[in-house]
Amino acid sequence: MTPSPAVVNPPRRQPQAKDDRAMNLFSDLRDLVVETLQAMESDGALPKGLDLANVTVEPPRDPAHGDMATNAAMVLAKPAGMKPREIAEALAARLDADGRISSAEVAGPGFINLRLAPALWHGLIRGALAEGAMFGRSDLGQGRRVNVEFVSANPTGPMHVGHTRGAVFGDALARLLEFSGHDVTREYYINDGGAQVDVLARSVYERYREAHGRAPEIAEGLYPGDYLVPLGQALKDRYGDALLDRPEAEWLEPLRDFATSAMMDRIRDDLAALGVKMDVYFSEKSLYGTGRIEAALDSLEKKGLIYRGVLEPPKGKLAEDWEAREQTLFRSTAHGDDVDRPVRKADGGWTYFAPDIAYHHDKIERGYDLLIDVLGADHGGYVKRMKAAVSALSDGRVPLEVKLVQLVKLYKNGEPFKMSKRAGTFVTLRDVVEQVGADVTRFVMLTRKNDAPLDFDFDRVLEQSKDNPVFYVQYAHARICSVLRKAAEAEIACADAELQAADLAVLAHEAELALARRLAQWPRVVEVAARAGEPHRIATYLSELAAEFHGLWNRGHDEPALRFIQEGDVATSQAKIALARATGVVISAGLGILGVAPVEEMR
RNA sequence: GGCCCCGUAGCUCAACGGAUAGAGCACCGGUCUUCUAAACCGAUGGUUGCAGGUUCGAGUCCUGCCGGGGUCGCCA
Repeated sequence: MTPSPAVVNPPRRQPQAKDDRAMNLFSDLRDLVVETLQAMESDGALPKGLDLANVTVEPPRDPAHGDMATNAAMVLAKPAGMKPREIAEALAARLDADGRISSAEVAGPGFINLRLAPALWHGLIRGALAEGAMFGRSDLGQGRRVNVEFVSANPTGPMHVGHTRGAVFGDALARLLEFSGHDVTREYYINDGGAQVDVLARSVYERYREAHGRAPEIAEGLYPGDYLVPLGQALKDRYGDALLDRPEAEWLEPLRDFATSAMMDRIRDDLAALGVKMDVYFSEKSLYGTGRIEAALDSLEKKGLIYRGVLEPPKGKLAEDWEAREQTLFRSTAHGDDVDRPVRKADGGWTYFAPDIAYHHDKIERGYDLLIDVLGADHGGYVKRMKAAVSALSDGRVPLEVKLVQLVKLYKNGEPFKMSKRAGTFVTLRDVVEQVGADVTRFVMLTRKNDAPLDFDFDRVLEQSKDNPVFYVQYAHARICSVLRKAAEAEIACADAELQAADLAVLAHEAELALARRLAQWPRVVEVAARAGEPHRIATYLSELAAEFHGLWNRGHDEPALRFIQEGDVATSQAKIALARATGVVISAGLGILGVAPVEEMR
């Protein structure tokens, strides 16, 4: 997904003065490289006025290539009219002279591989302990206001597993953006204005009749689910037999309101069980009869984007019942859509698109800098027209980013698990949370990219083995907590303040530095994930971090010097515990972005 | 047919335009009188669907094709 410009490019200049709170070795080193390049410009080693925007400092994939690598020489070779190695040699020599760099070597086509002085790693660990839960936070978003609309399930039934993934993804995305300095509103659009809520009301009416001992007539097209039975009973309690055998006109509206409200209560409860709390529930119905739809369309009309016309029939598709009709159309093609879209049906009523235009109009007027819609993948065909509408309504000022969330494929014991409303094997959000818990549900649903399908095996996600990423990460955290408990028993002072004061120079072993290197990536991982709008990167990173930690832990078997607690050596123990504790801080922060609570022990 | 998403090891999947494409599973071989072995270490495994293009550099960006899924006025 193309990163949204509003997220990527701050409207103001890049701040030169860094936030001291943001302990980010990669941006620190990039600053060093950029300053060095600027110095080279001013003393003639490089031509002046080079664009340094594409200069990056990144972790190399191969640890043999050092701690960090910069592409500066290759990026600048062409504009500077010099050979990459020529620039690289000169830059490497200057970087090598800096106290923070222990070595700078030119490699490959012109990479400069940097090794950092151990003191930087030690500073990083101290910084992580000092910042605690703040470690990795940034002001990337510079307080820009972002509206994340997600779930928005129709209030006609309970939420199922597909909604669950959207809910978890949207909430984690919101947390990720908050962690990165955005001001986020979580919002749910209640589709309570369309024909489907009339169907809901009629379905509930049958359950009401059933509650009076009549046989319910669940006609084709009505919602057959048992979940409506209690609503029928509740209606009987409220209305007695006053609505029995009455014409629909008398009961449709009150039943619609009653049923919608009851369903929304249920949905709110389900979301709460998952740990999702919305800031705003926006009612579609509130757009009707208030002139808001008309106002939004007027706004488009003033821009010359509304007209009466006849659409071409869809090409290549069987369209037996298609007949040409004049409709009121939105000229969405003027804003990148493939065809213009109807906003009024042939019978004069609004299409579903019209209130959606009004809804997004409302969001724009509320002053957001960025709108994000999280939708099911089956709504993919809807993206272009909505982007066109937002672009037209805001005159291109407010970007709309749409995140499509793919299907969840359920498995039980490795066998595909088919859902069927009829067979009663319909899996609801509530079912999932009750069987595996909110934390496991959330983590597993965030291990895959949003636009890739996800396998969810009820048995595997509860397995206590390294095959299960939730367990694996949690186990690392539990081990760290265990170290701290053992240290306390051994009367080693290990409050964060005491650990920060420890002399970390003893942390010099490759396995320890490898873990520190991984910790140093944390702020960078958060930034990359936030820019891409991809919370799964956090989950992937946590698995890698946990693997690094488990690896170090187990090396303690063969090399007692690598154990975190060193018998009879408080100072060394404190240094090693500081490393473990810093790892715990990051795991905890990462799980926090995913909305998962870290565990302190496994039982 | 148009549009959107996906295609990477036998399987499930990672990879911010960077170097020799990485993990886990499966298969093979090691490590518990030990701070939690619910873990770790090692070996095997690749024409990143195909063909072009852009770039110093492409799994990643562009074009075309092949395969899978979704979607296509008067449902939401």
